Order: sequence, then structure tokens, then C-alpha cells
Amino acid sequence: MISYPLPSDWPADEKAARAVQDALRDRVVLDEPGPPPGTGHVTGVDVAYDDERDVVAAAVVVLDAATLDVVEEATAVGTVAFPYVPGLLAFREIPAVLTALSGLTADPGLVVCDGYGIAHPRRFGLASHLGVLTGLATMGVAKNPFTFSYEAPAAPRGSASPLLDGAEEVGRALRTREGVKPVFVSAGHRVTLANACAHALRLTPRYRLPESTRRADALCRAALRESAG
DNA sequence: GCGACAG
DNA sequence: ATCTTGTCGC
Repeated sequence: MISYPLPSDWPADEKAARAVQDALRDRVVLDEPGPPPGTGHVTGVDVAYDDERDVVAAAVVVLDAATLDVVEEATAVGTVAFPYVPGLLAFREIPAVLTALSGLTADPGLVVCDGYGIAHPRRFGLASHLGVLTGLATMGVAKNPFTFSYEAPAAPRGSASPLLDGAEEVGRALRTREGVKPVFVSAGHRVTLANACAHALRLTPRYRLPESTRRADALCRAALRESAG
């Protein structure tokens, strides 16, 4: 099994965190198409919190990309080491996520994060950060447009419209269910935006959110409950 | 200065 | 993220 250690220079405050983002953003790879949709593995990642106890639980669920069957799961429980600050989400979630990923035996394949990749104030969101640290292909699927703007995509499933930061397309608003609020897809690392959207559609045969994040969400919540009572 | 703001 | 009852709909 592969180990994904937390960098020794992990920041403790906001100023240092932004400096880390500025130092690593150039390592993001966006010219690789990424794994073909429907092949290999797709891994969902999510994190849950218990603010009262300062506890964080992360879960990673490896799925067979073709059947969406669960191949392997892993969780990690730890202490919250960073507050939620818009734009710095990665520093709150990544420590526990790396520990959970290190518990896997299977190849993660494409990692799908609950949040953003390149669609970020400094173009280095959670998915991109996780990709650079692990070398894995990553993408983000967020439930909200964050600070970006978009025009509602057409009603049919599969319709999409650009997610904009000014005039720059940083991601895409993708309709995964007919007539339902779209999800916001962005490339993280070693994946193309078009390919990321194709993966997102394959992962949503029934619900608005990807099966990968739904599985990971349920698992990290369960892990958090079991860590308490 | 004010409001907005992934999870 | 998390706190929370009922409610509308397939």
C-alpha cells in the first residue's frame, strides 16, 4: 500500500497557508486528458466534523468506474487543525484525507473531491492541492458556485454552462439531473475539464451528486459517529 | 469599510 | 460543515 505523508511544512495560519498555495500552484498539471471515463477506479473523498470535540473524520471510497461497485474503503479520524476559511478549505481537510488514502490497498485511480480544483481565487483549490501532493489525477464537484458566476444550463441532464471568474472559464455548471440545480465541476490535477464533466455524468446515474461522494459522505459520517457515541 | 464566501 | 420538522413528490 502507498503512503501519502503530510508535508513537513504544513502551515499553521492563514498567511502561511496562502504562501503554500502560491508556491505549489505551478505544479498543477492540466494538459493530461486523464483516465478514460468508465475505466479503472474512481475514488470519492469526503470529510465530516464535530466542532464540539474538534474531531474530523475523512473517508475514501474506491469504486469500479464501470459498474460503480465499491472496491475498497478507508477512513481516518483526527483533530481539526485548521479553521474553515473560504479559499483555504484544503488545509482543513487534507491532513485527514491523506491518512485515509494511505489506508488503501487498491489504486485510487481518479479522485473526486467534494469542492473545487482549479476553480479557486488562486487557482489552487482542494482537489488541485490533493493532486499535487499525491500525484494522483483529481477533480472537484462542488454543490455551490462559490464566488463564481454562471448562467443556468438548459434543463436536460448533461447540459452545461461555463463557470466564470470574470471572463475566464474555471469550471462548468453541469446538470446531472433533469431540471435540478447543477453541480459545479472543475479540473483538479492531471485531468481535463471536459473529461472531468464526462466522469461526473457517469457517476450520476440516479442522483444529483456523484455516487463516489455520496458513498464517501455516508462513510465519514458513520466514522464520526463511531468515534463518539 | 461592507458584503460574499467550496466545506 | 452542522443544527433540525414537516412536507411535497415519485
